[in-house]
Amino acid sequence: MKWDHKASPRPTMGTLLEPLFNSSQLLVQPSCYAAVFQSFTGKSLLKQGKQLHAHMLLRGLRPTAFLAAKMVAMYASSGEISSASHIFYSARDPSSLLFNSIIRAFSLYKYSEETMHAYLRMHSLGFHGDNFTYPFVLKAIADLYFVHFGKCIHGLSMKDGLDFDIYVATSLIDMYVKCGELGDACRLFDEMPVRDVSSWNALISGYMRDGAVDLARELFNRMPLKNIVSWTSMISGYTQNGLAAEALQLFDEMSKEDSEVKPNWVTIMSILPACGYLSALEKGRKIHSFAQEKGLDSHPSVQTALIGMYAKCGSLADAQWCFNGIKPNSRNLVAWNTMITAYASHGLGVEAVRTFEHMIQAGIHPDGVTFTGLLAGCSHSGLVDTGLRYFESMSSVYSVERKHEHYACIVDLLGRAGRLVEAYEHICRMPMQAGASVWGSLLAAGRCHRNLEIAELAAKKLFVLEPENSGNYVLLSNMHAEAGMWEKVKNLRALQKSQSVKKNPGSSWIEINGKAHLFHGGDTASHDQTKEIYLLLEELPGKMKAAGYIPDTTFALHDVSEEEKEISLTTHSEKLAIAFGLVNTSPGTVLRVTKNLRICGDCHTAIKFISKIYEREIIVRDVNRFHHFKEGSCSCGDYW
DNA sequence: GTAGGGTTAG
Repeated sequence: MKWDHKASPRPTMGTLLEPLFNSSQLLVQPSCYAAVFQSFTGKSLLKQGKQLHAHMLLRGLRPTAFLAAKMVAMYASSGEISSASHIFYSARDPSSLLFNSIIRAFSLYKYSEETMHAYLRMHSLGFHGDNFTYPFVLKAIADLYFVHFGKCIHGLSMKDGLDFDIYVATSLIDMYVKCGELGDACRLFDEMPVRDVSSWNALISGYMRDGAVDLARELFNRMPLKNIVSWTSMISGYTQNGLAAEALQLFDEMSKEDSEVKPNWVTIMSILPACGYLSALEKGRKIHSFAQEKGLDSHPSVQTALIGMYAKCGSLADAQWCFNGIKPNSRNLVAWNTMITAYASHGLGVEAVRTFEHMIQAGIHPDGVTFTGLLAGCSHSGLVDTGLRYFESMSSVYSVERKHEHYACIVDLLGRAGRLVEAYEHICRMPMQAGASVWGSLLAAGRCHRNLEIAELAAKKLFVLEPENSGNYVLLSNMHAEAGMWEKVKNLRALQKSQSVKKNPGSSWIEINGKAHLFHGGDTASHDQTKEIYLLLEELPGKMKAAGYIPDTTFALHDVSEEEKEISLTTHSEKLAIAFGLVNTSPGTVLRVTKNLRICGDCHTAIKFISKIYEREIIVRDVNRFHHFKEGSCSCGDYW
């Protein structure tokens, strides 16, 4: 008989049996319980499952190993792992099936230590693992990063003759990949007599993690059959390796009408960061509406990725809109973290704090990422004492471990506020070795407050920790120049040369009508409209003076940021991109520019004037944060 | 049952 779905939803065995179990008269054959437990899968039937469990206890029945396995699976299917665990540990004589059930339950819910413990007990009682045991155990090993253990398990699976079972072998590849043992993963893949799509996918993911993008692509091209995971792995791999354009190309290819494999919600979630990386707002919007059309936008993770994309593309309003669109009880930790970080990067510390408090009220427990966002927000808005209080509360209230990145935030927070000595004292009191980000914060603070002593101290550490970072040399060199210490400038140049530090060329881009236009500092001939751009830039100083600009000669002479010295200030890449935007958009259009380095001081001043003179809102994203220029001022309060 | 995933300081 066919069930008429329109008339009413098809009852499951569980819903049919519910009334029977509510009547205590009913006596069931003990052998029936297992089948009934098996039918009570999923959260919606948990209540019935519990009733049946109680019913059984009332009758004084002790579950057999077989029945216990079914009960474990029942509780696991609704995430009640503690109940499942309780049944497992109180079973008298366990069976392979019971071990497999609990191992699956623990592993799927990431109780990785418990998974290992259950497996070890299974092993010590003399049970052999089968092709249902190993994949879950290996997942736990990968999660715990127990390579050594993983190799033992590989050996054991070999003894059981399962190491080339398609599921076990693929899980082994995945385990090796996740533990950073790509060599072992490759060897196993080569030796496998039969592979399936998943085996290829596991190895592609391994190459991508290792940064071997081309080898991953080769596998992708060579594999006999590609499925949605293959495509999505390539896309996320490209994105994570900074190859956003390649990711977008693959995404477009699979989004075509005639494509055999179509994007699903994971694909959408994986491609959005590529738009964020490129600040490709138009492209991001297109993918958003594509997802809406295909009904792929309702998943909380997609909505979270949308928040991040819009925030990175400079549209905080859209980010907020997406956040508000997530059902309150679906707003998980990552969604909150993304929103808090979005506010922080746009310099809205008060909003970041407010969002954090809402999160706490909503009963979500913060983690380390929450606090990096929150503290960065406080720092960007000068909320020094608030930030310090939250830093304190991390251990005293929320028991979240204070890690290196949090110390970097605190040094930044104090440093920006001019409390340089306190910042340095914090570094001295750190429970771990201070790394580049901490000293980098201190160097920036020293520069901001023209404290040469502190800056030199920080730079000295940085020259050891990251000798290849040209920004540090430039920053200190500029300070020496400002102070007229030409001898030191010369020495620093020599040091930089001896370390063979490559200059990091500055570049900026702007998206107009969905097309990105890239500019390098000093570009003179790469665009059709070079003439118009330069014309606009040449008349700028005059207009700026008329608008009240008083040139600061020391600043203009020496503060050229990381952009090459020989490139004149007027042709810094961010200025070129903005000029291009002014020429090619109608009056009043918001300009969004992205720069690969920190925005330079002179450009910052100039853009403030441009926003006033041309009556434009200009949003610049630099390596660290966003600057919203409007009516002659910037959201960062000239503090960055 | 195995493979793909959104948030992280200067």
